[in-house]
Amino acid sequence: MTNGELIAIGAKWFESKDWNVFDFQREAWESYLEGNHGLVNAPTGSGKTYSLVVPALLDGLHDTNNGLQVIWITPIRALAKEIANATERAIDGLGMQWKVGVRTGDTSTKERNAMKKNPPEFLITTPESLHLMLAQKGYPNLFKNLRAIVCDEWHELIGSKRGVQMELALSRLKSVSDNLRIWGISATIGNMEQAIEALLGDEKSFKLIRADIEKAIEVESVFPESVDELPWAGHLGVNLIDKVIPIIENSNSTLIFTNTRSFAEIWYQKLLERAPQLAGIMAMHHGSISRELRDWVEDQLYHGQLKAVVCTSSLDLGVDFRPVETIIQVGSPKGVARFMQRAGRSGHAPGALSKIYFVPTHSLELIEAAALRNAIGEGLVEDRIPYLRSFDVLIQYLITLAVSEGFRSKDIYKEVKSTFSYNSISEEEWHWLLNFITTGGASLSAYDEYRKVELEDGIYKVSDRRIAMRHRMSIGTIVSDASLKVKYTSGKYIGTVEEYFISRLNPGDVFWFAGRNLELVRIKGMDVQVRNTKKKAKAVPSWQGGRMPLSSQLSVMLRKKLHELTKPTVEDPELQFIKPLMDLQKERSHLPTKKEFLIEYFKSDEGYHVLMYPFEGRFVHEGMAALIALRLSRITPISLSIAMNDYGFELLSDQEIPIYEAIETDVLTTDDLWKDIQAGINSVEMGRRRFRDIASISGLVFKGYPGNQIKDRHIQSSSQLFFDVFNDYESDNLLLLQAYEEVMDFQLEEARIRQALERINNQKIVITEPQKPTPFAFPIMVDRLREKVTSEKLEDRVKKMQLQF
DNA sequence: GACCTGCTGCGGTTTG
Repeated sequence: MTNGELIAIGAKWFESKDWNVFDFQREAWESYLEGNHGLVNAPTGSGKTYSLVVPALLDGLHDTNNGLQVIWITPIRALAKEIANATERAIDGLGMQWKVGVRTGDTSTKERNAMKKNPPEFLITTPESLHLMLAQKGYPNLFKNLRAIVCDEWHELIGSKRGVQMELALSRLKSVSDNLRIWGISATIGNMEQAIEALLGDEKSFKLIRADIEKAIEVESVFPESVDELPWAGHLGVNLIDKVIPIIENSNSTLIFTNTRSFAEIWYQKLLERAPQLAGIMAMHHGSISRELRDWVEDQLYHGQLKAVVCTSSLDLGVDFRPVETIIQVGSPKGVARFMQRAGRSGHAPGALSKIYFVPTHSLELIEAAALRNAIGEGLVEDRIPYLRSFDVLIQYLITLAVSEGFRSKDIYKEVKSTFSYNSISEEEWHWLLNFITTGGASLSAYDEYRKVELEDGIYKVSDRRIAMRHRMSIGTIVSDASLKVKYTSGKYIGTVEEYFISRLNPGDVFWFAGRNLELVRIKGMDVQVRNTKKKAKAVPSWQGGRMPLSSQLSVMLRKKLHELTKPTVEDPELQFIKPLMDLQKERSHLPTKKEFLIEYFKSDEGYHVLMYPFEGRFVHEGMAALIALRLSRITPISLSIAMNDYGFELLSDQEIPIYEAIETDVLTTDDLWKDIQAGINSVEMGRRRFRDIASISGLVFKGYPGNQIKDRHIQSSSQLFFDVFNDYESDNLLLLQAYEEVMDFQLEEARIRQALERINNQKIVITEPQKPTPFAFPIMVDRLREKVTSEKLEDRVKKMQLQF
């Protein structure tokens, strides 16, 4: 049968299912059937899944009983079943005999065993489950006839350690099966080429297939009657609730995205108060609500039973199967891709218009809305930077291989070195790793517990069953925080809260969670027992979570919009709306053009304030503020407290700050940047915090058995112990060095600090002395979080640094 | 005069 005929069959199937066959789909089939590796880049909702399901099936049309043929990787467990159903329909349509299997965490032992004996031809699984399969004896036999592996939603994995884990699994599978094709499916990211490199490692020949489908997105901001009604600071945004209700009313289904779980709770509550008619047809969805409740919400949404769902990014994904009519984003999404992803949940058909309403929570956020629209128009999307040299993930992987078949150093070294992530690994580092897994390394060699792997006849393997079992139980790179389970006294599980929240409450107190008033009955072990009550809640839980700074792409656009605001006329309705406020900024201080950098210096009851506005996101500002504080302290001993937000930062002191002198002496120079940042921040503490995940992923600390988790405080303290031991006695420990590197790369974004300083050094510095706090300054002063740095300590650090260099 | 920030994802039930 010729290629053309095969494609005709696929096309026929597509047509019968009312699918248009796009050029990119046809291109993907052809390229796949020619035997290439590749990556399909297409927007969600364009049928990108089918662009690879179909050729994978066509390829095996006349192949019977060769065992496992295709592995389909999905990052989301819940999507596996959806894909399985779609694939089964396709198999029926083609009249094939293939079996489809799903192997995730909720596959029963019985099903797993059945699959092991009699594997399906088409297996859908997650990166973690794939590694669990690599941890099983006999895996080479299972995978030996594998023809293709497809990584769906590759853009979701690439910027995380899960992506690294995927790279490692691929490096193994490439050797185990002779004719493996590797394909990825990805939404658009800024660094598409790098995404392919990370997927394929040293494989140099591949196809990148881009869908030529334009996604039209319309951004409409929700305005109050006048600019005065918008607060200068704050993040909740409920004062616009009366403008939001009609939008919900006028649509059949609406998703309301908030940036935090507690805001989702608050918005849900306030919406019910203001629009009681929504009771019963509105729901809430976020990551601390039990899976069962969330499944119910998703199901109701799917069947058109819900008019509105208030949610966090927990509803970002799973897009292909749950379309809705209207999207509302409350507060800045902080990144272009995230905003587009959410917008794409409406108008969910190729070519259809996606519309997203933006609800500002404070006035300056309107500039971000204009920036987002502009970025979308210009096709500006964030990069997802692959993790490099994550030794914690590699250690886990080596033990995985040692648990199942065992491995030979030479073979696996070669494979690992062929990946994008570990391309630069040296033989010396490799031997350090082997030594670490066999002896525990220099610091831990006295403890049997860390001699996990043995070397026997040139093969590294784990023989202790207990070590093997513990290892299998901790495969994966997602380290979750310990939390308490909220349950009704009947035992029904509702979701999780954090210990510090519940510790503030007493039995009888009422809190609002999962959209209900719950009375605290008692705390029993790790369970919080509650009952429903009509009493009004006095507290809403908040959860500690990742902080998402303004992305660099959005920063660029934001600065562009600020520059536009210095011109007499502006186009975006948001900018027009906010113009009076910007006039006030100009009146009290200055409105910088793109050639200027604004510094404000003034005295208040609190002391002397210096404010700078790089508009680069809070992480960059954190590092910059620490850097400048250190350099100021070299001019004069001074106590400074630091505050920042995504727009700028503040240095506050009870004595005068020599800012003019500092500028003259180049306080913003990039010379000695790395040294000064290191000296200015508490890098040991930051590294120690970062080490918690590394200790867990590398298997240094055991998180406990399911349902019997070790307390978070215990994990925290033992990982700190490891960190301190390594820091004091084993400074060349690769896991320790990794912690410091992660701080610089991800916490402080050193590269961005450097770029920002270079930009500022080409700008004209404008220092104003406003009489009153300005619209720019106010939100930073409100958000102030003081990190007292005493001059003595700084002096010590400077001394220490001088000794070091 | 203006103020309730902090997401998501997976996996695993032994031994005494």
